[in-house]
Amino acid sequence: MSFEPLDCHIDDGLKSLLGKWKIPILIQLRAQQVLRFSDLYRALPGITKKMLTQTLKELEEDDLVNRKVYPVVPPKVEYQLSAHGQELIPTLDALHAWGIAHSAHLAHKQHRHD
Amino acid sequence: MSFEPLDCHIDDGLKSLLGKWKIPILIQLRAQQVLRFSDLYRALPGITKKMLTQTLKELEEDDLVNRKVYPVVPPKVEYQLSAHGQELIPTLDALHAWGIAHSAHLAHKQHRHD
DNA sequence: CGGAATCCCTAGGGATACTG
DNA sequence: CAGTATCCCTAGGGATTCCG
Repeated sequence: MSFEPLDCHIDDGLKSLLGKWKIPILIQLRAQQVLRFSDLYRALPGITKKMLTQTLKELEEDDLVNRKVYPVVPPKVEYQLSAHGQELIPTLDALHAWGIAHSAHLAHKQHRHD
Repeated sequence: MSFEPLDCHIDDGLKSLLGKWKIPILIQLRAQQVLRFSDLYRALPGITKKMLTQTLKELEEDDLVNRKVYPVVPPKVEYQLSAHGQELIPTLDALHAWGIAHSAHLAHKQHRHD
């Protein structure tokens, strides 16, 4: 692994993770394998359908997520990590574990300053 | 490691990484150990001094980065990952490696569609 | 159920100039 | 060198309504 000071490829790739809901959605899909639109909608308190639709579309365009439509009525659409998206799993796990630990760390700091 | 559908702690901690420049700055600090303000300024093409100042301040408040001021003239200020910030290193490495691979993946896809 | 279409708003961030 | 201080703007999102 190389670390040059001006390694701008980082930012290029990382753009696919930018946005308020990208990582939370990916973490849900990593945890649950396959989720329907409404599953994700419920799993992400605060998201709107518009943002969910839009973010899923972007993730699909970046080849991180696969979308599967069942031609039934009422509609049924499933989302899951694509093959390429699964390469993100170690990263998502690291993010997930650190997020929890860091959240606790901040809470502890906060507590000390009450 | 637990994965509950509504694990909102993720988002809490992850907030500290939100923003256009947080992760790029952290990756620079992970790679170089210690950097001065102007080092970071040069290492991050496109950032403004305002954003650099502001983002470093937020990272410091989240206890991810330490700031060391030398009382000399001209001013000298050094930044490095804090002890707690170093817990992010595995995550940053994962992000860094994936960012490069993903960037290549997208470029390849793009190429095929020319 | 899984969206699409509108309208709307503000805060995140850019550009520039100045300072101890 | 390492920031402040201002002004400014738009695009990323929020809320709501409608649709097959």
